[in-house]
Amino acid sequence: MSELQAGAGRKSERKQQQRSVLTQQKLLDAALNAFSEGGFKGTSTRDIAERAGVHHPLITYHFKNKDQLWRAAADRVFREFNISLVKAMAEVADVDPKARAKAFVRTYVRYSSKQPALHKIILQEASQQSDRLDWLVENHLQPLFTEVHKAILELQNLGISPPGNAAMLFNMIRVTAGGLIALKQELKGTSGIDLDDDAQIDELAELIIRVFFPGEAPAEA
Amino acid sequence: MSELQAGAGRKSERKQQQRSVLTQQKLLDAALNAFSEGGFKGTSTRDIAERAGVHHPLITYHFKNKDQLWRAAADRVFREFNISLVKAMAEVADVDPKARAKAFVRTYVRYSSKQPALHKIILQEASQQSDRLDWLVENHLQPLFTEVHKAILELQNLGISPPGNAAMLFNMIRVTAGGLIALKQELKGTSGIDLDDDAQIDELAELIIRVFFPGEAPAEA
DNA sequence: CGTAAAATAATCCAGATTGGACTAGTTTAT
DNA sequence: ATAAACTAGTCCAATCTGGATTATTTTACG
Repeated sequence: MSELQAGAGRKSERKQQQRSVLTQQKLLDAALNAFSEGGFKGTSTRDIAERAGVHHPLITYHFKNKDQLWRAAADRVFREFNISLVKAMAEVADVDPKARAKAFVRTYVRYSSKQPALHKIILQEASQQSDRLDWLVENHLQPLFTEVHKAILELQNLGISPPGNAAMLFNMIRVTAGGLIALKQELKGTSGIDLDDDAQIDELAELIIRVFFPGEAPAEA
Repeated sequence: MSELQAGAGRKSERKQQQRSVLTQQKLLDAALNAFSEGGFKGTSTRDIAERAGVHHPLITYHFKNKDQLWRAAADRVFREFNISLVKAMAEVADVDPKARAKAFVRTYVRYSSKQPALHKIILQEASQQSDRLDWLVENHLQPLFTEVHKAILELQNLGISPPGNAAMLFNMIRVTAGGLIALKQELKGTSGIDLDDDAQIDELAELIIRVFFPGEAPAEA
């Protein structure tokens, strides 16, 4: 888990250079975008290197191979999201469940807007069975699900969310955010919706809240 | 629009042979699955031919090239869905708006379950700008949107659907069906949901209805 | 400073895959 | 039966694949 970047594997006697970090960042950014657009198979390491403005053998140097690069890129975006989420939820630690749910949705929608790859990477891998999907599920998706699933059940008990399969409900919320943003390009053409506009992103978040958390928060006990 | 298949273009003096039709069907099926899994770029014509159990130069013969094959495959699935939809809606022509909305959702969910490519093909193309996406929007997505958008507005006026951006609401409904099914593989791992099970598909449809059409249909005027 | 390690650049590779062209046969509708 | 429709089987040139190798530059650190 800590060996994702090739450099970290060596018993390095000397510190990693600044420009090296930069190159890795550029490669990770480029890889994330490329993979989320074209999928793993549909993306070549040369595509990625070119996007990053870097010579392609540097991928071998820094990440060993294409697969490790994918893992490093995916790992980074999920970790970053997790940090955002934890921070946002800490800020609403003491408020009622509905307000916490709202905060979750707003955080998720805003992060997905800034980084659509968060959802697109999953979509690409879920289109067929793959080791990478298993890795995603085990390391990032399953933990998040377990956490949020509890919260949904509580919201249903309080009459805030509609009754029914809580797992389905959670995933419905998830795709109304990430899935809609993944369709951004299409929506401009069909529906006149522009999810590159922050105002419309916020509108989406509020709509999700209204639809999935229609009930009122009960008075304090 | 009628020239999608190469054979149709010629001033054919003799009828198309039975086996030819069969070959084309097999290629279209294979192409649809392959493209929706791997995207246009990530899928080779040889992949497709192999899935279809057919020699790959037959693609050139029947569909001219990879691009035309994609169009023919996409066109077929959207037309087929449209036929299903028109038929289903005709059967509920005389009932109240909420019952019609329910019928729409059930039809959409069930079709998407049988043919996940309906949504996946869009997802693949929407991941970046492309001529194929433009073609999809113009020929299939835009017309459907225009139709259903009106219905959503009516449902909102009747207090059946939550207020807010109707275009967004429609697309939210769309992705909760198609988008969740596209994540089928993941959901098995994270959430214990099996959308290959018809019972759970129906459960999904009912949940969508409950969430997006919570209001009661008003009494007949 | 000097210098050794870290990082990058520039080629190179052999193999696979790409979409598509071409020809020679086989089916089949008329 | 015969000509058109269709399929099988080869072939191709171009591109792309992930990765190896070597030479050069940059930088951390004594």
